[in-house]
Amino acid sequence: MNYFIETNYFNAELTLTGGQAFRWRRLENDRYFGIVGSRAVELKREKNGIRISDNDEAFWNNYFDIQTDYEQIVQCLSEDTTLRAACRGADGLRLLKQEPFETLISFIISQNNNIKRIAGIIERLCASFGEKIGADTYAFPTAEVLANADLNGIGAGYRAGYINDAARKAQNGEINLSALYEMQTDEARFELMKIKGVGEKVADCVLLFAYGKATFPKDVHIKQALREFYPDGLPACIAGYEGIAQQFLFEYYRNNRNIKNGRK
DNA sequence: GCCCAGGCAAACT
DNA sequence: AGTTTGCATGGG
Repeated sequence: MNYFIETNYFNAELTLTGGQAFRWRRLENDRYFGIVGSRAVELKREKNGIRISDNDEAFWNNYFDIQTDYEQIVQCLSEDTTLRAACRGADGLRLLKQEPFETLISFIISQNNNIKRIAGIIERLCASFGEKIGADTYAFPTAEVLANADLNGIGAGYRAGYINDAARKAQNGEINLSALYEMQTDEARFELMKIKGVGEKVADCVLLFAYGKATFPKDVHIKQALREFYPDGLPACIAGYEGIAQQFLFEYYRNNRNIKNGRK
């Protein structure tokens, strides 16, 4: 009834609550509760791995990108001074591979918004339109339901219409989210940007967190971070690891900026 | 009150 | 084709 994933490289707090996914909550004793698609699970970081209350090994190996050797990647990225610091500051950070529709809607909601409020909107969206899978637990809603859902009342603000548009296009075949796996990154991005409310940034987040496609460094859209750290171009050691490098730099920049601004 | 938050679309030069 | 502005909402 549960599954132990062997890995020494996993920081639950950073990976689950750092802004890739929005449905994980920290419980007592380093446990986490999360809803992934229509699975509600509890997770605990243990000595040499992750204990999770669901035994679908293939699913979780994919979700946590287990076949990727992050320690080796960190070693490569550490050739660059800034990236070495960024890797040290975000030790155990992995890239999740999430379900495309849920990721798309989540990052539409994320625009001009903060993680706490994003999570709240998503919970209300799920409670209102998702299938009930447990006491007070709801799956992420389907595109069919969201296509014509009245989204007033979940606090999404001006993003409500964007959610409807994305759901409609995913539902009526204008965009086939499953087909994006096989596409070139640029082509997949072009498809996503047909949706109202999806620009380069949202598209890139979806490409990265659902499809594992990194557009960086070609499409430089981690705005300030790259300008500040690499005004003269990117270090060669990033090649092949654009996605994780991007996420490390994002964390690093966010930390530094928060410290500078006196936030936590 | 003010500013910001993993931006984007529309309206401007 | 680049730059500015309005947008809903809640937390710090």
